[in-house]
Amino acid sequence: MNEWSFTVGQDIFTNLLNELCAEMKDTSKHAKIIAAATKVFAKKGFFTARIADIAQEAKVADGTIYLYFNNKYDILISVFEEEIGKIVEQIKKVLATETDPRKMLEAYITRHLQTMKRNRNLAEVIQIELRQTNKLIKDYRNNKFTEYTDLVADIVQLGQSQQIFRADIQPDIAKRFFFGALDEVSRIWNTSAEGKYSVEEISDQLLKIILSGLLVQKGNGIS
Amino acid sequence: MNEWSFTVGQDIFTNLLNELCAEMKDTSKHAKIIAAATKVFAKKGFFTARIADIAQEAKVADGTIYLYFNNKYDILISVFEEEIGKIVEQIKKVLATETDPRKMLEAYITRHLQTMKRNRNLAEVIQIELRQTNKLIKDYRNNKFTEYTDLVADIVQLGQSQQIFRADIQPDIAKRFFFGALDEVSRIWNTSAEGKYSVEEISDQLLKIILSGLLVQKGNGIS
Amino acid sequence: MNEWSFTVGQDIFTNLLNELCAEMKDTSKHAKIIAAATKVFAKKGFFTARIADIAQEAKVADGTIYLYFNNKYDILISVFEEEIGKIVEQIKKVLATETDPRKMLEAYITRHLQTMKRNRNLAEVIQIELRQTNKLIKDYRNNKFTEYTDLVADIVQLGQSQQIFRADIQPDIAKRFFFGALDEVSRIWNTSAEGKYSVEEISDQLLKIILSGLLVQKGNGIS
Amino acid sequence: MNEWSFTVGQDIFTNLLNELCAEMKDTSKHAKIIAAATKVFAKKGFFTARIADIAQEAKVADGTIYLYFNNKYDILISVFEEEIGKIVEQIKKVLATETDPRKMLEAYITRHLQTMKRNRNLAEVIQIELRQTNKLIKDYRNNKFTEYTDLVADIVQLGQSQQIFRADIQPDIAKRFFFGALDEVSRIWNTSAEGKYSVEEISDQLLKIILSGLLVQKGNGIS
DNA sequence: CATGAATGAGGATTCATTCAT
DNA sequence: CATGAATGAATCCTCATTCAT
Repeated sequence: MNEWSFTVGQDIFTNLLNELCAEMKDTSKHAKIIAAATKVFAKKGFFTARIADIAQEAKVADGTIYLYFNNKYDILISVFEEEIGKIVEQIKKVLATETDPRKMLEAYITRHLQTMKRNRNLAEVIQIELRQTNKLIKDYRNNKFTEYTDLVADIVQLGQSQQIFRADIQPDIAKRFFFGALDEVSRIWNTSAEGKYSVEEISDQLLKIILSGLLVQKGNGIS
Repeated sequence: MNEWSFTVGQDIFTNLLNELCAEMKDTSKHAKIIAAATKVFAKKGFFTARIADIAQEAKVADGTIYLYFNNKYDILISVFEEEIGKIVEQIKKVLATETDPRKMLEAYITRHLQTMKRNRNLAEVIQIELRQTNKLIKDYRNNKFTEYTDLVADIVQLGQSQQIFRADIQPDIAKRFFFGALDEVSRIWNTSAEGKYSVEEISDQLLKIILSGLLVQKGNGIS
Repeated sequence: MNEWSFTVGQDIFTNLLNELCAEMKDTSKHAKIIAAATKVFAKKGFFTARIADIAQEAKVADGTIYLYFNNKYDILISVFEEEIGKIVEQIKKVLATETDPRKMLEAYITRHLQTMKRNRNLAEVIQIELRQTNKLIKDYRNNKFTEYTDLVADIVQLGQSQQIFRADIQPDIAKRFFFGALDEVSRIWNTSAEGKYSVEEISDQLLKIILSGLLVQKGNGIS
Repeated sequence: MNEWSFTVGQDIFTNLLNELCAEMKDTSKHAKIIAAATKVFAKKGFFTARIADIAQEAKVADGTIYLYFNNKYDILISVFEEEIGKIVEQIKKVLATETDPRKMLEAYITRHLQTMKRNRNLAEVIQIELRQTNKLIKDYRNNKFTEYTDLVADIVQLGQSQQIFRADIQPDIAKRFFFGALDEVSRIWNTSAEGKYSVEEISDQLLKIILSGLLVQKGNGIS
């Protein structure tokens, strides 16, 4: 009996341990693959990246990847969802501490640029693959990403309701305008001009244009 | 004699006609393939597009494509160079008639949006493939395209030298900002919001933001 | 009437002229293509040679080749038949003037080596393509070539009947032995050793081995 | 305990067995492909052979071939190098036991003929593809093969230094002569005359010619 | 007869995915 | 769970051949 119960106890313990280990293993494997995929997708693009490349980068066997992801597209989607998910959470937290829409825009810009400067691989993936993906995976609604860009529309609307932002701009268009600009500018760190600009500098310039426009003297505008 | 000379005349005429037709055929083959490729790339993306798709769309045999292009990448590059080349020429002409940098920006925006609304396939290809391509074809410098985006930097610099645009914006960054915004906004016609917006409306909104910014009252800005 | 008959006369004359020209054209085109094919096959081998290569070499349009030959194999066969045919005729003539089988072998060797040294392209084609061909064109019996190698068997048999050549050698095997040796030795002019050897020198050495063998002292042989 | 240790023993045994099997599988995959390729190349020739043919013959998927070889040419080269490598080793061993150059030639001939009669596929590949290949793969120096034919030059030189072979024959030419003859004669088993000749018979005849020549009475020769 | 643009069948090669170990 | 050898579907590209001019 003792032995039996001991044995069982041992088994339970072992099982728990195994599960923990497994989970830890899992988690780290999953994370390692996501990280590797981000890097490889950034470098080679989704289509030219091979599963074998990702496996090698993750120091994992090719087959192992299919224990964590259904297929190649699934990896791409996961990269988006998980990595962008993190950014969305972070920005949401920051925005929660602000009430001034001007400050919120500033926070959004700064945080985005910081993230993209720090994680250039992700920046590349977002910029390059994002649009392509929609074509491939028709049934994939890039929820996290939509959520992310929609934050801008929200800020604009907030600013308009507070009569700080002009009412004659449609939040929908402003959102696209704003994100497109931000996205393209972020790429500056992936070019030869790499070291030339600081986040603050660029953030400052974007804000200037966004808020006050290019004109020297106000009231001179075409519109 | 008259009849004889007439006969010869007819022959000459026929020959000319044939040559013209032949030339048109040739020209149209190349053009047809470019058009087909643009359409197919737009719909399926460069990588998922098959040569057979393009051939079918162009109503041409697979092998025929290789009489006009070296390989699949060459088709893509040709689409860029030729189609963007046309836009660059058009915009350059328009810009030549303007001196006011504000009007020039307006012309640039309007012309770009018009083109993209009219040729949505090209819009997709530019937006989706442009960046991806650079990774693949390292030795391909997208000259026409660089030329196109550099026009904005020129306009900004012009405006600054005329003290119409603020001097504290770097043309380099403005260029990216401006093109990124324009590019992303153009995609609006490829979404479900398709019929909702007119070129004028969007053009107007972009100009407002670019020139005067989002703020209601000038002088309230952060910067 | 005069004019009419004159016209007809002119037509007849023109027709004749045209036919002559056509025939000359024909002949020269055919010959040009054979020559070009020999050159191209020699350089690139049958399979890697393209019809377009031959056409270019012959300064003729691709399609023109199909006015003179049924297909690619047909060109190869024609090269054999026509070029080897010439050699066979030449050697037969020479052999007709000899009665001593030793002299006949000498003549055969010398003539073969001379031809191959002069027309290295043909040499390559014979050596490289000959065997390959049999596999491809099952119904093609390389008649001229068989005729050519059979000449050796005939000479050996003649020598044996005259009791000049040993009777314990089978002409069949001697034929293969002899031609294989000759063929392989001919390739010496297509290697880097090109200028090193004269026809006479090699011819002399082959004869020595064939007739008297490698042994210094007769009677010492294994057999 | 005994049982337990026995079980472990069994496991170890099983593992070893599995590993052996696995290794055999691996080894046999490579070997199977080489064998299949040899057979297919022999039957259809290098160019008309399709990878799918080889794969089918080897009972392997098309793609599997590329796990063991870089491309089609690589298969051909491997066939040469590995199969000829074996022959070279065998002949070298045999030659090491001989000092008499006459016996050495005999050994060389017999061994070559034996091999070619046994492995007719290899014989075909050597004979048919060998020369063709050089044109294709310029940077491939058929080392094993050169080594193989050079053995003859060595033997001839040895015989000359021992004053058994005539000094007025250049080893270089003798080598070509000898190999060409041997090679062509080997083909006799790939023709309709297949069953007619034994290795010994042919070997005997070749030796006779090589050593003593065709002439009945010594001293009657032309040279 | 001559041309060469057009054809389209054919094949080498890649790589996402599976599955026996 | 992890592995990585094996698979075979999928596709770009070549080139012999045709045929309208």
